[in-house]
Amino acid sequence: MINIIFFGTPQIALKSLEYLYNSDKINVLAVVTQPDRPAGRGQNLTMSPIKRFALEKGLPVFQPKSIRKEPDIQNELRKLNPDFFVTFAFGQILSQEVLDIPKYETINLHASLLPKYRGANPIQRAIINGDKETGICTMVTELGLDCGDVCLREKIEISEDMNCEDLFNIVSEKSPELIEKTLTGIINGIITPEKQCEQGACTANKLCKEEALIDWNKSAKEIHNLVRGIYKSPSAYFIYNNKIIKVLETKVKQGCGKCGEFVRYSKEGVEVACGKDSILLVKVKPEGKGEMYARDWANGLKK
RNA sequence: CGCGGGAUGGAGCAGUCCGGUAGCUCGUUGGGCUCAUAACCCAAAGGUCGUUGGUUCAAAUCCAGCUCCCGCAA
Repeated sequence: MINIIFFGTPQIALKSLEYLYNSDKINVLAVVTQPDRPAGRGQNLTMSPIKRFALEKGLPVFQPKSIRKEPDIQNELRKLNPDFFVTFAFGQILSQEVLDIPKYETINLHASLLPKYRGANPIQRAIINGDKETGICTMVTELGLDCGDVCLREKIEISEDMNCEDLFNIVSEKSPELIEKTLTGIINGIITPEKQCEQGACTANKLCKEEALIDWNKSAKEIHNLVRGIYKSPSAYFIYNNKIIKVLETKVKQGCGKCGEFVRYSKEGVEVACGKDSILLVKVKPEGKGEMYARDWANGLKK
């Protein structure tokens, strides 16, 4: 039995915790997650999906504001005598004292083919950049940003029309086994972590709002990649009649015209001219409204 | 009590300020026209205007309560 403590916060990590919890090779001693935060409309204090699961199963839960600065919690974790820490989208930076707690290592799962896309938004960045493939890696956590030695990696193909939600789901599905294999592999001495080659390293920066605003001067392809890369979080958008119109689904078309101009309206949707080619808006979400077909949205605009 | 938008035939909207015949763009069904279309022409079906109560001769519209949906912010 391998004893671990699981560090994670959002939905994407939930399947992994669940899998490890149910595994007969792994024993989850406790869970560490971000503090409850006001979230959503009404600003109600909301617990992370990871905490919800842990409470359901009666696992001990720790919620440090910053694990580095809370020796009390560090001590509590030390007392549990873990073999490994497993981190997956935890959202806090660890310190050497924390990394020294587990008997073996701290293993982190990162959703990219390292050294590419170290940092905050590897999934979205891969799509926004139009990559054909990405992946997941387990690595031995070191102090630097996602620069530890890589244990195992698995490639994931990105198809033309896949959006970040699809990719999130794939990552979420594939991660649990990779983590388990990594832990057992290290224990059995099968895995020798490999240094990351610094060549080709790049970071996946956090998304800022300006990036989500569609620039019609860009090529249709680039816009299409942006739309699917940040689908629903926060969604690419443009402004029409002073309203934010989020764009949820698009297709690249061949039409032409003045950038940003609506060139065609059909059953399929609304076609807008771009810097190169044109883009067909298929599904949109106007401010204050629900998701709808672009065609329906355009219908309501007619007078 | 964080700020704000919304609920009207199957879809998207207008109408609400200033109470008095249910409107627009589509879709659906039937018919016509074209080599053809994001077409065009004719006709039809389809709505207790979110819900409850109040004001009124009369409420989608004014007043009060409730439910549900959504955006921002975090």
